[in-house]
Amino acid sequence: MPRPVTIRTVALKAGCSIATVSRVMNGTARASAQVEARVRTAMAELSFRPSEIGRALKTLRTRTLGVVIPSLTNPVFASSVAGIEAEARNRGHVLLVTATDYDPARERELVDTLVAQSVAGLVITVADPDDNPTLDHLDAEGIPYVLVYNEPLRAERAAVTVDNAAAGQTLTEALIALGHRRILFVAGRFSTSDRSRLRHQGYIAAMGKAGLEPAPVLELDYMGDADAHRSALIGLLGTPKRPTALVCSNDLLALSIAAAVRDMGLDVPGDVSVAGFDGISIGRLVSPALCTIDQPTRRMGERAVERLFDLFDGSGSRTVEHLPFHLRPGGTIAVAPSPA
Amino acid sequence: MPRPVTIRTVALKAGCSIATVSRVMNGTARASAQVEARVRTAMAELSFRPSEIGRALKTLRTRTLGVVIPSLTNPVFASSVAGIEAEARNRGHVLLVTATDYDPARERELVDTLVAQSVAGLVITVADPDDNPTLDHLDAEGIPYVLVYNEPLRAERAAVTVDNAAAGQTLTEALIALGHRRILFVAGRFSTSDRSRLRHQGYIAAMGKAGLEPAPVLELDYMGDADAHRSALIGLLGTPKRPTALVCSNDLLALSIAAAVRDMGLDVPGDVSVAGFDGISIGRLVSPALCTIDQPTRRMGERAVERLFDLFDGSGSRTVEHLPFHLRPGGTIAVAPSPA
DNA sequence: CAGCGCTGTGAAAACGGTTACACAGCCGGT
DNA sequence: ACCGGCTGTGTAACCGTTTTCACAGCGCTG
Repeated sequence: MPRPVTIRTVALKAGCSIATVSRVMNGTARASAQVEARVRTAMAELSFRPSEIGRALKTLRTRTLGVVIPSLTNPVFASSVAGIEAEARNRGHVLLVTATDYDPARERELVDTLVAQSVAGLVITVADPDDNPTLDHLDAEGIPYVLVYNEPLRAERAAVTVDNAAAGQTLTEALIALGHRRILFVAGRFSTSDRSRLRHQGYIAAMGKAGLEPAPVLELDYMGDADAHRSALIGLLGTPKRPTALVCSNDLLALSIAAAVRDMGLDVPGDVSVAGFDGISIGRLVSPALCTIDQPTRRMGERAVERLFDLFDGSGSRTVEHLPFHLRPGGTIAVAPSPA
Repeated sequence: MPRPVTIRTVALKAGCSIATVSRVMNGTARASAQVEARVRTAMAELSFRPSEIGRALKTLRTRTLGVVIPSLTNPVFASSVAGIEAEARNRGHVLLVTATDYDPARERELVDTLVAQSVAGLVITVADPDDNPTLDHLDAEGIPYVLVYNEPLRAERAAVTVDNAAAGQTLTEALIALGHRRILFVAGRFSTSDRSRLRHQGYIAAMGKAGLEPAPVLELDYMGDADAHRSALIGLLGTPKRPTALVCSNDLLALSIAAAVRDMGLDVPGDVSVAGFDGISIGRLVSPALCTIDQPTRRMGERAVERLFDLFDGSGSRTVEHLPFHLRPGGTIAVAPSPA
């Protein structure tokens, strides 16, 4: 176990003081060409990398970003984290990643943990971005953060998302255009997803505009296994007046619901159309391809980091930024079956 | 921007020295009941959380684990990171997550970055766990790490994986049992995946045991889009003597290949059976369900952290640990079509 | 009652960087 | 010739915590 090489080791080898080494490293001030050369040689020969901890202690700011998301196993979040990671790396920062497992109570705990690590800022997805004590706390402490996927309506908060209500409306209208009249909205728990609520509002708007009666939302735990989804659907799809289309509030849910529908002996999309929401890339690979609302998930992560750095240097604003979405067609939807 | 509350603030409020506060916090030594009560009150009222940086500077070890994986957007890695994160959190640690984007050259750079952050240890998935200068470097520096998914054959390294060769053999034998004779192995780039190579060896073994001729492996970039996969398959599946089954070296590739096969107008599994490898949970949701080798991906991440902590306290061993896998049946494979 | 050990506590030294400040040497303007 | 300022460099303080060491007070033993 070799004694770790510190800035003192380098200074000794270069025959100068540690201050000079520090200055050469960071370009804070110029050194004479001779000294600078000696320092660089010494650093290279010792393969010296300054400890981020020592650096952070003085400045009280690390080159670290904290990330809080509901789950890594949902590709929509994993994809945004991939974007966050890439952009953070571009800017010489690293990522502390944590997951709430969809438990809003854990948000505060994780944020506190990350703050104790002196992160420079945070990229977060929370259950409720408007009424959220954890975010209030960050505001009070002056710790910069950017929300991803969340779409705060009242609170002044930096966020990168899509217009979820408009997207929900677009998707529902596409189904109405295919002749569907009985369209059911299937949602993940509203309490853990403002997206879910907003997308549902878009559904309501589209139904109203077409003079159709919105059905009561089917709200279920989307991490539940397929069995739970099947039993939840059984009553609804067993009747002759069953819905001909299901709009699901996210892609993972949509895939599970489609599987449950097929398990009941019904055809997707022949008997029932199924649409998702999020635009996870696997939706393109399944057969038939999942019809969904495509969000630039990776780009949203990258953009969040860009905006976070704007907050660092004071040039940023605490506003909601909508990136464009688009309807991704897919074989899971089709014209409504004739009412035979 | 309130002045940050440090251990000195607490000591002042409690009317004692910072040493006493530290001792009460960590339970390093007992304080009198009276002083302890005052300290605890002060900490609570100031909602004090000790800075991990200050702590780390002294001990030269953070409560941080570094994670290096090829990509977050492949669910098989995201799932293991979820397990790593959960287990690390259980043990009061946080995760620095980085991705190589399948570029082996970036392994060294990322590891150096994480080491500069004074991580306590690393959980890594590399391209080649046997011939790997980056891992050699970690060994030389005495920095503990555990490999996930990798299966080093020669080098003495701590790893958590499955027996990839045996699994590849199991999967191939299942297809042979269904009457398939012309079975093609479709692999991600061997250069970036030892799993791919080992699974292929299992395929070779199964074919040999059954007296069948292994076909030349079709090696392709599995991050390539579906178009690339389609054109790669077109020559192979256009002939009358085409393979009746495709064994893919991972699930994402299998889903893409299955989509490409369908695009060519062939039926899966009627004309061509397709099997994957990894056991990503989405494989269960698609229709027909993806036949694959199921690995305990999340558990592998958790187990890696457990073993990493064993290395910390010296009770661990640098050996390869195989977790059980099993064949997950699925509708993407069926009996071989009659040679009509 | 001297001396020992134990207990609770504080002062201060680390840890590895950054940076304010001091200072020496030199140049140029008056 | 003197002074002000600039340049290159070193000294040392500082960041927040842990931990070593010292020490005072106290109860016990012989």
